[in-house]
Amino acid sequence: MPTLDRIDRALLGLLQKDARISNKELAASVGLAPSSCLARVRRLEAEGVITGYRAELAPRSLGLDLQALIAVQLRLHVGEAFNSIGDHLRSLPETVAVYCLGGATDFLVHVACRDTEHLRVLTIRSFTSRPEVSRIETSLVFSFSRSSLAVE
Amino acid sequence: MPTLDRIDRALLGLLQKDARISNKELAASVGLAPSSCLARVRRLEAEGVITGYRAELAPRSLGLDLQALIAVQLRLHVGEAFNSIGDHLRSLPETVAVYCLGGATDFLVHVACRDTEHLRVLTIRSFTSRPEVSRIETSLVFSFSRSSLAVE
DNA sequence: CATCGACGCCGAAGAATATTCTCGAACTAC
DNA sequence: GTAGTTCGAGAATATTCTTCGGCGTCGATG
Repeated sequence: MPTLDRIDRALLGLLQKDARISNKELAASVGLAPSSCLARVRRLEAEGVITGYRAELAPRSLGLDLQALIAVQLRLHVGEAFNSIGDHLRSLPETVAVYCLGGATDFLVHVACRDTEHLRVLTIRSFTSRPEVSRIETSLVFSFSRSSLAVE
Repeated sequence: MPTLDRIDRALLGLLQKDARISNKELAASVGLAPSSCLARVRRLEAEGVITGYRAELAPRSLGLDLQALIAVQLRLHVGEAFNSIGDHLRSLPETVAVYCLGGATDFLVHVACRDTEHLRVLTIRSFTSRPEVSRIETSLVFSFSRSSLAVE
């Protein structure tokens, strides 16, 4: 388990805000030479602290004007069905995120659709028609915002 | 409203997978010269299709071993309270994401905590003690995974 | 207290990349 | 046709990345 010092945390904070920042600027921001900074970032990647770098897109720009959260309740909670339905949900092109939960709801799936018709077809074809699924409940997402993880 | 051609979509797909890919490699992958590729990416940024580049971190590495979804139901649905509580929730250091929803639940907040005690204190101090909040329901997150947006 | 080794940082240099600029081809509209 | 527009290629320059050797610090050890 890696121990993170003050500089590591500063790097993580900066890279969360802008993953495309140049190594030179990153180094200057934390007060290191570029070479030392690069070694730190490489180490954080190798240790699995940084799991990837992702561009964030505006769903609207892709014609996905409607977002929803679909709460899924399963019929059987045997392990195999649990995994297979999880994989299925994650593999849907409309899926933005999948939560596997404890409690009454087994999965919560964040999806992005073009319109209500698209959402309707999606819920039927990819959710309720699956034999493992007992019941779903769909909620409209009015707004969605992601935050950086606190690194302090 | 920008119209995205096949090359734009390829670029978006690649940048979603790895935001730190070099412009040269990006250009080669879509069959453009680096200069043309860079112009495309700049345009996608300027048009707001790409909203940012983020490093993804493993919460575990930061000592955040416990994730939860907190469903929030408000007492009053007057506009001002709605915005202020939303800003409050988004500003919490434990917050990973905030959904503003239609339906019985007004907000759904994804939080990352160190342990159950941290979560307990968080729910009391930052949720139930707020006057706008009528009721909350906390669900444990067993696993969480994010997907790329479909760009086709 | 001297020595050793490990660790982390710095700085320099060559390699690779980003960025800018200009040019030309393809297309459109008149 | 011709002017205007868009978009990509290529070259030249500026910037950055990446590696490598060396240095200082720190702790352990004899």
